[in-house]
Order: sequence, then C-alpha cells, then structure tokens
Amino acid sequence: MATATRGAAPPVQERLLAAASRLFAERGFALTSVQEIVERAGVTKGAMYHYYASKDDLLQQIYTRLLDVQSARLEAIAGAGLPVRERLRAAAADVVVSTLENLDDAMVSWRSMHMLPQERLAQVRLERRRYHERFRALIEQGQDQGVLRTDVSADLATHQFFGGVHHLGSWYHADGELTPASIGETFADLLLRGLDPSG
Amino acid sequence: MATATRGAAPPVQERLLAAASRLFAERGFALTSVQEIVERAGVTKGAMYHYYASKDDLLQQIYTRLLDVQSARLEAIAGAGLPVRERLRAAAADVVVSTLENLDDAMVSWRSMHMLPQERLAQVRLERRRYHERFRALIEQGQDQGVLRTDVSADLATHQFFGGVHHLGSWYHADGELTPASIGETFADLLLRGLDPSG
DNA sequence: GCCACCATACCGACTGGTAGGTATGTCGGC
DNA sequence: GCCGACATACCTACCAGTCGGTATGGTGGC
Repeated sequence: MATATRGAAPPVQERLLAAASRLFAERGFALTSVQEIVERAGVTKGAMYHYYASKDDLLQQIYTRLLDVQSARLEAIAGAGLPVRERLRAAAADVVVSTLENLDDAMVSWRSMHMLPQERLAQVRLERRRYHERFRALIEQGQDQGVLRTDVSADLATHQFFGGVHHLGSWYHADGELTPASIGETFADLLLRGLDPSG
Repeated sequence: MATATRGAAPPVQERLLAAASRLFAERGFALTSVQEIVERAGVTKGAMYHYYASKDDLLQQIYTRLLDVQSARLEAIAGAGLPVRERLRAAAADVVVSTLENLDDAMVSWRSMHMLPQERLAQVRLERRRYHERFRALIEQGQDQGVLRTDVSADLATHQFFGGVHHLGSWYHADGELTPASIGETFADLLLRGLDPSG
C-alpha cells in the first residue's frame, strides 16, 4: 500500500502510467487490454497489479495526474498580483499549453473518463468541478470589477472555453505549424474579446 | 445491404438506433452490450443483425444521422441572403440548438467515435471535416469582407467554437434554467464578439 | 562475515464470465 | 411457395483479475 517511493521513484509505475496513457489515448480505454499496457511498459501483469489496483485505477491516476498539474498552475496564476483581466488571459493561455504538453493524458481524460465506475467517477468529477469553479471565479471577479461584460454568464463562458480546450486533442498535431503557446494566446484572446464590455 | 425501406420505414431500425444512442450516451459504447440494446428496443439480436452489419455500424449510423441533420441546417443558413455576420451568428446558434435537440447522438459522436475501426472512422472524419470547412468558410468570408478580424485564424476559431459545442453534453441538463436557444445565442455572441474587428 | 528471515518486486499460467457474431428455424404476406 | 423479417440457440475469442511462485536485497543476531 504505502510504498515508500523515497529518493528517486522507481520508473516502473511511471512507465506503466505512460504506456497506459498512450494506449488509452490512441485506442480508447475499453479497446486497450492490460496485456498491451504491460507489454508496452516492458513488464508483466503481475507488476501492474502490484502497483495499481485495477485497470480503472490506472485511468483515474492519469486523470488525477493531469488535473493536479493544471490546478497548481491555475492557482499560481489566479493568485498573482496582476489585474484580473491579465490573470484570466494568462490562465486561459496556460491551460491550453499544459493540455497540449500532456495531450495523451488530456485525451484520455475527456474521452474515457465516463468509463470509470460510479465512485471513482464521482471523485474525479468533484476535482474537475473545483477546477472549473476556480476559473469561473476569475471571470466573475472581472465582472464585479466592471472590466468584463456582465450580460454573459460566467459559467457559460467557462464551459464554452473549456470545451475548446478539451477539443484540442481531436485536431492538434505536434508537427503542425502552430505552437502550443500561439494557440493558447489565440484562445485566450478570443475569450477576452468575447467578454469585453461593449465600448 | 440495400434494404428497401420503401413507403413508411418500419420503426424497428429506428427503435434500435434510438436505444443504441441512448445507451451509448449513458454508459458509453464499450460498456453497452448488443443484448442490452435489443432488449431496450424490444427485439432480439436476430433483428438487429438483420438491419445492421455490426455494433460498429450502429455507432456510425448514429453519427451520420446527426451530421446529416446539422449539415443540411448549416447549408440552409450559410446559403441565405443575409450579411455574412448574421449568417455566421445564426449558424453558430443553430448548431448549438441542434446539438442539444439531439444530445444523445451528439454525446455518442464525440465520446465514442474513436472506437470505430479504421475504415469507418475515416469516412466519419471526412464528413466532419466537410462540415468544419463549411463553417470555417463563413468566417473566412467575413474576414475577406473586412467585417471580421483577420489576425485570428478562421480554422482556430472554428475549432475553438466547435469544442464548446461538443462539450455541451458534459454539463447541459434539460431540466435546468437555460434553454437551448439562449445557450445558442450566448455562444454565438461570444464567437462574434471574439471575432469583432478592433474598433 | 555469514546466515536465517522476511518484505518488496515482479513473473506468467490459468479461469470464469462475457459479449459479438452466426447458423438455422419459423412465420406471415404476396 | 418464396422471400423478407424476425427469433433462438450456439460458438468462440478475448480479457480482467487471480494466485502460486521466484528473485533480490536488507537486517539483525551471533
């Protein structure tokens, strides 16, 4: 249970997670067998079930890993001492970048999350809800300060924006011309402009 | 193959499609058995395999059915004799409405499409690409006419917007306060404002 | 400095159940 | 009496999870 991963964490767990993330992203959770995962990771099923409770567990770990990263980054940006519009812009651009930097995890998260059993799904939904609300609060703050238009629901705008983010995996190719940073800036700009108070 | 559905189409095919769409939307493609589908439709597997080649076939039909509806509506709106900004606004609002009117199909489409085998997936992707391009052309037209800003890629804006649309199924509830029409108007407004030329 | 003891890390054959698909039969209409 | 529209029984492949086992390295007693 409480495996002491002190010092340098042995790579087997991470190799398993990486393999699972890759395969889940490519073929989907249900069409990927545990056998394929362990073969890609260069171990056997015994090793996988030594570190993870189930196939579902792998999926949840992938999701949590991504969300932890993104939550921390959002928290850092949202808490900075900048005007709220700049914080929103930075947060919006950053979530695009971090999504593209962890695209396998991200694709798994939005495509296969619903395959988790009830309890695990509830946990995961709670974490995602918190993230959503943290972002939405930024918009609401801007609305309260009068620097963002108030005739659009902050909740709706947040949903719309994250929809665009979650959709990244279905068209982005790392070998294309667009860089994660440039996509992030464009997305953030579209959001900010959409929320500009009418002049 | 070429089943003659002359006259009034018997309802069995449709009942099967409806049952499949519902169950795929609820539990996902992989976690839904053919047995469950036919039970919900009130028939047996013999009937299903009489009308559909495979479980995959059902999935593809669901996708095609939705996209056909949306393509026709987009074509009608895009071809109307209105200023391009109004056509874009109407098209954007309408795709939200039609998505929410066919939410089961829509959820299946964006959650389970990747489970199709190569060939079917290629077909489906082609159809979706055409739809995407038709919408994008509206934005490009507005840019050419100088009524939409040109410093944002029409392709990126289209991806971002459709992301928001595809994401609808993960938060929308029919019993909430928001109506499909109001959501559509808000989404369209955010898109149009985001693409407004800077004044 | 050696050995008994044990925990951790991993291996891989096996199984029970499930689910997609098929082969064959039946029945009613034209 | 044929053909489309189903029903029923069955086959087979696959797969998550299990379980007994092995290897390795640390530890403490002497």
